[in-house]
Amino acid sequence: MSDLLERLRGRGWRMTAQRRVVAEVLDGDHVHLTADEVHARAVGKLPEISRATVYNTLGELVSLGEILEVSTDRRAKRYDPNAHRPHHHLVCAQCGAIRDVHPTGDPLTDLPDSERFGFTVQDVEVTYRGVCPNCASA
Amino acid sequence: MSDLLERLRGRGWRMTAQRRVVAEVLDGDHVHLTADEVHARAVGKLPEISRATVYNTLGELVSLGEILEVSTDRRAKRYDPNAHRPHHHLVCAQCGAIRDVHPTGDPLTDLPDSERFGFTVQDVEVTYRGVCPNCASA
DNA sequence: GCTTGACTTAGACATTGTCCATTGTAGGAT
DNA sequence: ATCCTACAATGGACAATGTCTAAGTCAAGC
Ligand SMILES: [Mn+2]
Ligand SMILES: [Mn+2]
Ligand SMILES: [Zn+2]
Ligand SMILES: [Zn+2]
Repeated sequence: MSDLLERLRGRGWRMTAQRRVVAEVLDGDHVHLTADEVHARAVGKLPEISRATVYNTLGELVSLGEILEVSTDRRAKRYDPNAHRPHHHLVCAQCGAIRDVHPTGDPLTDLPDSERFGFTVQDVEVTYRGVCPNCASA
Repeated sequence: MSDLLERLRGRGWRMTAQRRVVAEVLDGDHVHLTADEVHARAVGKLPEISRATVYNTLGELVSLGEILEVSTDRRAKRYDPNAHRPHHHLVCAQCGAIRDVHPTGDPLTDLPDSERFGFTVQDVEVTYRGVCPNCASA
């Protein structure tokens, strides 16, 4: 994803080997890795990269809007490179598998004014839970 | 909520002073307390109650379906005594205030078969985020 | 090639939650 | 009323995830 690296450089990011490998790990659209999973894969390419740097870099990418944080379970946050197209998530309650889903309709329009209590509603996050075909057949 | 205590006793719950105070703390419908907040309030009524017991009791109440776990932020789980009426949550991004909301429509029907990937979808959790009137006026 | 401020690092620390061995007790049996 | 015992409570160790800091390193502009 030289696209991403170019955009980041354009924003004044100092390009280091560490940031490059983190961006490489997140390349591809259908992953939802935890910080430690990102770290493990980054170590494969750059053995001396530290946990703190991975956390820092992920946080920066989130601030820049290049990746999203998703919290589908109560364990670790997951980092989602699919920040371009709005979507929600379908999670297997047994194995934790995550799929991107695109429900029809807008949940925001389903929240009437009388149910907004004066809040300025900005965003909505929908998480579907169920059992994936793999777990169902086991 | 002697209702709750009666129901629990009926299910063979051994009634201890600790369980009673935890149930008392959760009495009332519009609270979403963390385990440590429940513990702090329980200590006010029964100073020697331990953290482990509060965690155990909350876990049991969740298993029994008497309260719900909600994860509106990535910090601590919150415990919701409003397990009777299905609802979702509206959270202030600034102060963390939480309101129960009842959107119209069913998000489950908004997820077409083609977006289910063979999953058996069981449940959906919707979290609205925004700014509460209090924070907006500050 | 220097210089310098931004970046990286290791590890201490914080928060939230779980686990376990020990001690205590609710509630039934006598 | 007392005893028994299975179930519950306790404190503290441990685990998982994440944050912070002080010291060292280096990318990039001059
Ligand atoms: Mn996604
Ligand atoms: Mn609620
Ligand atoms: Zn599964
Ligand atoms: Zn607020």
